[in-house]
Amino acid sequence: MARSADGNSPPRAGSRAPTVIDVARLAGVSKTTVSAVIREQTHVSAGMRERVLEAIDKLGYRPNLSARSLKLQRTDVLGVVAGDFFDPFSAELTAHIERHAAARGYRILLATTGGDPEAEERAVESLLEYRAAALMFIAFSGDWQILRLVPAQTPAIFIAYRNAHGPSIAVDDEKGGELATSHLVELGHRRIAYVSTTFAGQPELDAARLNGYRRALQRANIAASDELVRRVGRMPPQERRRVLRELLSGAGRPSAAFAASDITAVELMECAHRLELRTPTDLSIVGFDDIALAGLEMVSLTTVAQPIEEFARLGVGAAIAGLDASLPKLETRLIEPKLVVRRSTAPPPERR
Amino acid sequence: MARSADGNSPPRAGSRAPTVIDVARLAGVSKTTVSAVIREQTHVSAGMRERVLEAIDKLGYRPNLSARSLKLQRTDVLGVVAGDFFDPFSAELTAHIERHAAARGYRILLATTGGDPEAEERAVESLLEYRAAALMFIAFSGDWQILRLVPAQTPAIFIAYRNAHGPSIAVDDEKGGELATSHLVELGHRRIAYVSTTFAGQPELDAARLNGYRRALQRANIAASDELVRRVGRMPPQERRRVLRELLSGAGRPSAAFAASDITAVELMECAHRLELRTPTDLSIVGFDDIALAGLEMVSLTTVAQPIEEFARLGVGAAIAGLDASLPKLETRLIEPKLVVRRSTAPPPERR
DNA sequence: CTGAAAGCGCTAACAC
DNA sequence: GTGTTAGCGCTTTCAG
Repeated sequence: MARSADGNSPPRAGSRAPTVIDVARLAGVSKTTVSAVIREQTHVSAGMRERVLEAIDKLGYRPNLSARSLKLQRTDVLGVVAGDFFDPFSAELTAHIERHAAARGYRILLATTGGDPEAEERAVESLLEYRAAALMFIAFSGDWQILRLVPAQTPAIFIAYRNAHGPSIAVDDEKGGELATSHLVELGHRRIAYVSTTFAGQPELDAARLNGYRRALQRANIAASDELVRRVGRMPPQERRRVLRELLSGAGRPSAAFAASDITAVELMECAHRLELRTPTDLSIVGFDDIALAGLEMVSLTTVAQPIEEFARLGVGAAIAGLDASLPKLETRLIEPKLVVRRSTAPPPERR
Repeated sequence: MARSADGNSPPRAGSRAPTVIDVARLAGVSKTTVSAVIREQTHVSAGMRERVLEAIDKLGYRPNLSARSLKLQRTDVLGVVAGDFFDPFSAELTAHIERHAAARGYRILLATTGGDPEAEERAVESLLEYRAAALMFIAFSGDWQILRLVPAQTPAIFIAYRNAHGPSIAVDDEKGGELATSHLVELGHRRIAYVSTTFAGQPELDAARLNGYRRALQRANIAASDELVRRVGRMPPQERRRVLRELLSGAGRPSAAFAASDITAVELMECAHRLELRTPTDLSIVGFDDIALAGLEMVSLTTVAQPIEEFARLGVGAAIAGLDASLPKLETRLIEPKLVVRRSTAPPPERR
């Protein structure tokens, strides 16, 4: 549908955008024919098609998608609900989603919530007013009531957040938590902290990774009390730093920590740095996500990788597949997490 | 327009979404009245309003924005054209734009280009088919032909990219380049490299920062040849690393470098790291943007700050103001850049 | 292979 | 203060 920029005279201000009727008149055909040409139907003779395309080019005609949506009773818009883009994980994921959606003929309507349930409700409402074909949650407040707003025929997919209320594309979070913690155990750590992720209103996600953490500890015969477990979700940064500082201070401080997101792991590193604890000499750290930041030489964070690109591809695929009522109902896809070992983890001091 | 989730029975699958007519029938009024209530018009009696709201709640009615747009001949959608979100600068900017847009009643339709001019044309075309009220470019390929696609009445704002072809919200890039380079000069550096930004198809932006760089060198009586200037835009990562490695190797290598974006500065740091050059001992580095990453203790990058949040606020404001034809034509807003000194810069070895 | 006409859901004159 | 009606631009039967 791309046209050469040469043919069309620059649209004059004030003049309304041309419609199928204008094109039809100029080409000397009916609007039906124009419509057929636009939608690349076959039953139009080559000559007609040529004349129509010429008229389209001349007028700089562009189909009005509002009109099309109204008539068709569906849109080619995918609604993405994100928290914010300060966590590169969401940002990268969204960019990939947009790319895959565009490749399949869909557009992205974006709504951010900042993690606030009220903003989230407004976001969903807004997306639904636009009759988004499907919703993709890449962040979620944990307030399931919001899903009641979504019509049954509108697929709502959760990315990177497995839960009991809707289909999701995610890694096995429990296994991921176990992978991370076992790695630390195998290095010889006994005092291992768990710091939960930024958006902590997501009980299932938290629970899964925490379970993995506990299971790994139990298997190593380490008492899995909650003494070294911290939650820093939805706190102002200052408060968050206070909690982390407290965790890393004092005699009983951990020799290693597992953070439920890379961005939190980095925050922890920062905090350790300020307390003059070196990574990994004084504190080993494992993250979750494997964002680009984690791979930097300066950071070199051991982490549990989530395949962002694959999440996007599968997510968009599931959203679009969900549109087809004849297809079987969407199912949760569970992907194997992978541990990526870098330089933020090492044996504890007493083992060296 | 938010309704309690309680009142409405969960919409059944297959049942079409309720319309103003359904609401009108249930409330025993005409659709005009319903429409008036939705749009919070004043000339409706309290009793009517109450009945209508009740019916809306009961049916789970939600206005169809496609229909409204078609009728009104305008949308409340802002089109954002981004490159990708691997540079957190774009990601953070987009998130802020969405927030400001939402606060002013606008939604964000997102299109990413990956820096590819053809994808950019498709992106713009797609946004225009949706009749986006305005376009905001937060990345641009440099192919001005694309602007000819945009109807005169559709504002197109460039963020962080001042240019001669359209209104923009940006810092004074030349001054920024000068600030960065002068800082290095004042520390005693004589061999200072300039590495241009990722999206190098933007001649004006590049030129401005480069000019600032040259001016600072000239003022210090340092020959400003292009021997230490490199462009790494639109290259595969591998190629980019090769160029950077070459720049930092050999006898004539610089003692300091100014990179046109933080993300490039970090790449440079990585490269230096691998060559066993320490920052800032062996190589001082200044970036541009002041993304969150730059502020990390582990990175601590001296940089020229661009006020991302302000860009978003002003950009959305300008886009919306541009919709009002009675207002004066949009003008470029130029903001003062600020140097943020951190630990990636120090005097060169010979000065210590 | 092409054209005429109905109608998607909404808003805004205009009548009452 | 409320109702009637036309029409935004498009797609899609259904005739020809």
